[in-house]
Amino acid sequence: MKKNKLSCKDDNEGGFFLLVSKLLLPTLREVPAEAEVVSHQLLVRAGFIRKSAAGVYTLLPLAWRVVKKIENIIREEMDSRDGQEIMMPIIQPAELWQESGRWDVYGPELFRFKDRHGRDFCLGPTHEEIITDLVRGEVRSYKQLPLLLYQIQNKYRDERRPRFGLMRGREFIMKDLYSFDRDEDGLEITYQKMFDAYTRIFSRCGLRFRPVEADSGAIGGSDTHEFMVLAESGEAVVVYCPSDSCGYAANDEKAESPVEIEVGQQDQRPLSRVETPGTRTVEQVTEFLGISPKKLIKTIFYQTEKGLVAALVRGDRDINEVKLKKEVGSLELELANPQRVEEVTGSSVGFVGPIGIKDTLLVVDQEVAGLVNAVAGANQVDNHLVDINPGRDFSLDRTADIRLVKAGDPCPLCGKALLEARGIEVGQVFKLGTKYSSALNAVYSDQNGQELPIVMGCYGIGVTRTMAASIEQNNDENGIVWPVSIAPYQVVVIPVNIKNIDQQTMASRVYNKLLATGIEAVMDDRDERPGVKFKDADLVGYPVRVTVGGKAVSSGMLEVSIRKKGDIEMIAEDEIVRMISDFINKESS
RNA sequence: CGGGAUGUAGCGCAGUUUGGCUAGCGCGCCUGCCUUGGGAGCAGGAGGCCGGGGGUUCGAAUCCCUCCAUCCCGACCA
Repeated sequence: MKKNKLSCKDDNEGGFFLLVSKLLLPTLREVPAEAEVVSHQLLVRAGFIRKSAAGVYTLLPLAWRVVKKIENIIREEMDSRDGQEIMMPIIQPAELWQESGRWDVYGPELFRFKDRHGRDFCLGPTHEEIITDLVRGEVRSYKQLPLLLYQIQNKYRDERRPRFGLMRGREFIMKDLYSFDRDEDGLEITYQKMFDAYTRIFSRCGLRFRPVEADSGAIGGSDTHEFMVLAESGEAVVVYCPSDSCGYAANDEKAESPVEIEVGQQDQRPLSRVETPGTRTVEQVTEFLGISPKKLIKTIFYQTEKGLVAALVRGDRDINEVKLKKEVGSLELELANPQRVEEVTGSSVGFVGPIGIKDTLLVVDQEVAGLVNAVAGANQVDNHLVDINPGRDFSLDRTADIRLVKAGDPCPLCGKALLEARGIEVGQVFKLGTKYSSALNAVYSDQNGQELPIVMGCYGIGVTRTMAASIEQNNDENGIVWPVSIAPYQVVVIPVNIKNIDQQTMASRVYNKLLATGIEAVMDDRDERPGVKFKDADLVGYPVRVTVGGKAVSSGMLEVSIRKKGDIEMIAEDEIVRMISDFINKESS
């Protein structure tokens, strides 16, 4: 065995593997074909992750270090707000899920399996059932509340479509904290505490993000905010008010906007039918009739487990399916197929309207309800009805806000035109209320000896997703640009020519000084040409690079470059540790 | 789950249309020489159930059937 000639810490003393020659850091020159988004490409190319199955990855040493750094930031913020860390099982018995009612409603996303005795289990996608079961057994008195428990754990969701590497995996690491309070006031305090903690956590991780109002979805509950990392590759759309003093921001699934009211009262004219040959789209109809899309009623049919639903929005609007689903109270909601539409309307898509359809629940958007002398399909091919008046010509029994808010719509708080952006959801805070405590009978006795359901909240952070989101925001054409706070290592030391004894000695000396100061550094001791090591350093994204070449040996001045800035500074050897620690302290404060 | 695409060496790809000898190229890997400030050069070498199964054929990476996997676009979620 050739012994490495460098005199720095290696596995022989202290168990450290800080030499790049010994690190499992398989960088690739070419972009992997299956990676689409930049975080996925760079994670694979820079040697951070490898795929095991769709949506399932091994985290290699550097990725694992980043994850641990993010986790530790989370731990500090949770612990300082009275969170207590526990570890709950991944394997969960079906009985608990049946008790909460979610075994039947969670659907195919739940990884289900049987043990050898044929008993049903699942891999935990979330832990409300387990934690509520724990707490109902252990908490009896108001004196034990509030109680905040959290864990950082693998979670499993058999996603319809795993995507974008770590962004949407089927196995992923998540922090989830569950809060247990005596009442709504207590929950409000805890919710605010967690909201603040999340703001701290994502700031400390060096992310540009925005908390937005959101829909609570399958988990249930009332108030909820999502923390969105702003990035083009984000799967969510958020709308927000340009005014800082207003601050309104919401997921587009949740966003609201004031009803637009037509100015100038008109008299209701009698309903009549006109021929509109070949006009199936909003554009075609409005052009043919010479009207604004705002006068058109768009009728969209949805199939739900509760039957067929016809949703009505104005021609210039889109339907917000989340709002519609909520209004109908259905679990399943998808566009009805054309044949089904023909059965109910006697017509075909493009000429359907709300008048004269049977066996269908009519849900009318507020804006449609306010229209006068509007236009819609006549349920007869090549025909439309004009001068339709909602309420007179069809029922307004189910009128609701079911439209999708978009950029340019007025802010519901201050009226300014809203803006739109894409975001990656890295965290969400929920007020659950008593949904799970009631279902699972988690109760406590108050001062008067009265039994009350515990009031719950839950607060999640996608840890592995946060790592990916950080790369989405922090990269350039050469690779990753880690924020110091979560970088796998803070510094890489590169001797230009490893066979030059003077460079080697100087590099080792500097490297050991950095380690002695507690700075996390690696030494690229590989016998590679300098270009290879520079390229890899940029790709991996170390915040600081120290280069030791011939000039350094002769002048005593080392080259320090900051990845984020890209420029090079010459620093005297005596100054280098102080300079780098100053930089690290400044960046991570 | 619907729509589209792709599976050939560790990675990136060609070859498939029109079946034909021993399946190619670049990168990476191993050995040696040489080189050392932005992914060098020369020489030699290893590495393939051409996604699986079935069929057609004298003969299949190539044609047909079928299954599987992966990726992308739409409905769910941290």
